[in-house]
Amino acid sequence: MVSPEGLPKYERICKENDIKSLFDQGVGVSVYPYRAVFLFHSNASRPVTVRLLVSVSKKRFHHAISRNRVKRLMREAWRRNKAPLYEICQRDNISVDVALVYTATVIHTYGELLNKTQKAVLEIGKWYEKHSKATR
RNA sequence: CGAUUCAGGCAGACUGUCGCGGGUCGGGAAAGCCGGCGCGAGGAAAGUCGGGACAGCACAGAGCACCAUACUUCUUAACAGGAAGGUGCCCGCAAGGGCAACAGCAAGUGCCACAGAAACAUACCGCCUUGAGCAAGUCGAAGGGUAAGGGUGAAAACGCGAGGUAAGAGCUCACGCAUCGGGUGGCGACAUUCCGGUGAGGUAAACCUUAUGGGCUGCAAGUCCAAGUAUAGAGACAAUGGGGCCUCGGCCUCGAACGGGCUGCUCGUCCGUCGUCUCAGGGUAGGGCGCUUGAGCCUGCGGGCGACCGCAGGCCUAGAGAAAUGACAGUCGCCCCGCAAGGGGAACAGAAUCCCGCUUAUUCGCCUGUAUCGCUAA
RNA sequence: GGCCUAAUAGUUCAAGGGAUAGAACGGAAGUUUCCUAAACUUUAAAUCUAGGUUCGAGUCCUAGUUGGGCUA
Repeated sequence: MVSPEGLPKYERICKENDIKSLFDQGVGVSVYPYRAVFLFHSNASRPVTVRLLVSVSKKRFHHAISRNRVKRLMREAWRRNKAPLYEICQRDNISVDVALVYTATVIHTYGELLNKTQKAVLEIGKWYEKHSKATR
């Protein structure tokens, strides 16, 4: 169950334990202006999900309004671009958690972020294809 | 018309598509389901600087310590806030505005570097006087008087003039200044062309004194739920140094040591001490409540110079929780540049328990009214 | 979110309201050596910012800025 263009609550990571396991066991990939950390996991009892966590450091943006602005743009861009990843998960019946950490020090425009997020999604997809073949 | 002053207000609007968080209504057995309706950041939401509400903990009592406040009268739930006023200083041609750590060094103590004789009662130079002495002078050992002058310093005996004197000195007088007491005016701070006394260095953002107030911690407060088990707690049994009693393993009494409580200390006072069993049940992660109806907002009338208060009617206006309030497109409005086509711009900034204040940030922003100054015309 | 706390040379710390802000390590230059090290001599470098109190602030007061800590 994944909404194609929406981003409801169950597609966001909220639990402390989930975040811990994601950052402990997840794989990190750097796609400017992001650092993406993701973890594929399968759970038969629960439906397939593609979940997101966005993070903007207080060190890079001192004001709350700038952090909120960046996070909103990131969520919007993710919402528009997550479809390919969802298709992969649906096909192999596997879930994925993704954390996007914003590493740039300037606020990029929505258009740029749309582009970069697409790249990041494809990167994650590629990684999965490669490793799923290797394990098989 | 231009430049200001003060007071108050605003912080672009609308439409469409996609998306998010609560609420509510309907469908559905139910869901992280579907559909409709309606709501969804600020004047500072910020800093967390005051003050409350609310919550938990603590609380026999006394004293000390500690912290805060500090012109007056009002106002407020309260405040280091606000209003009106007094005093002093500063800015502006003016309308007006700003600042005050505006109680007390005349209660006590401390400090005042360097310089200077002396930094609180002192004689270095100087002035005046007595004049041992012999070289008999414009000499001067030693003593006394003196704060007018010099010099030092941030600061030196109230200032200035006259009288007075050996020389001087509030020593005396006139004028002025400061301060204390009384009178008068004012609720009061205070004012005063009134009367009398006094003349005392500064520093309390030095210790301190006086007056008033103050338990501590903060929604990550706190509380409930299901799962689950460490052992703080409760109950029962049992249990210690001296003395006494007796039915000989219990009771009474006294004292000491250690630890702890009375949210800083002292007095004073209270409690506990080792083991076993049973009951009960901590922390952590998850979820619910706290969580938004409130010292609330709007309108009208009345009271008050005003802050503000009273009455009547109406309204419900974010409530998240790894944390919603977003993206794109278009139209119109505003500001700037430009003859025009057109181009550019729109600040500071994002709720986190809730209020009242303060402070800081904010576009050569905009609107309304008040007053002042300047120019032009009648 | 709430509550505390600090800021002095490049670094770690000193400094009763009183001259030119001190010490150690580090840096630079020199002496010594064939060269380096060690040793010795010399030297540069700082009070977070803005107001105020005071004759005079690193120190006292107010506001701001930037760090650090505690709290589930």
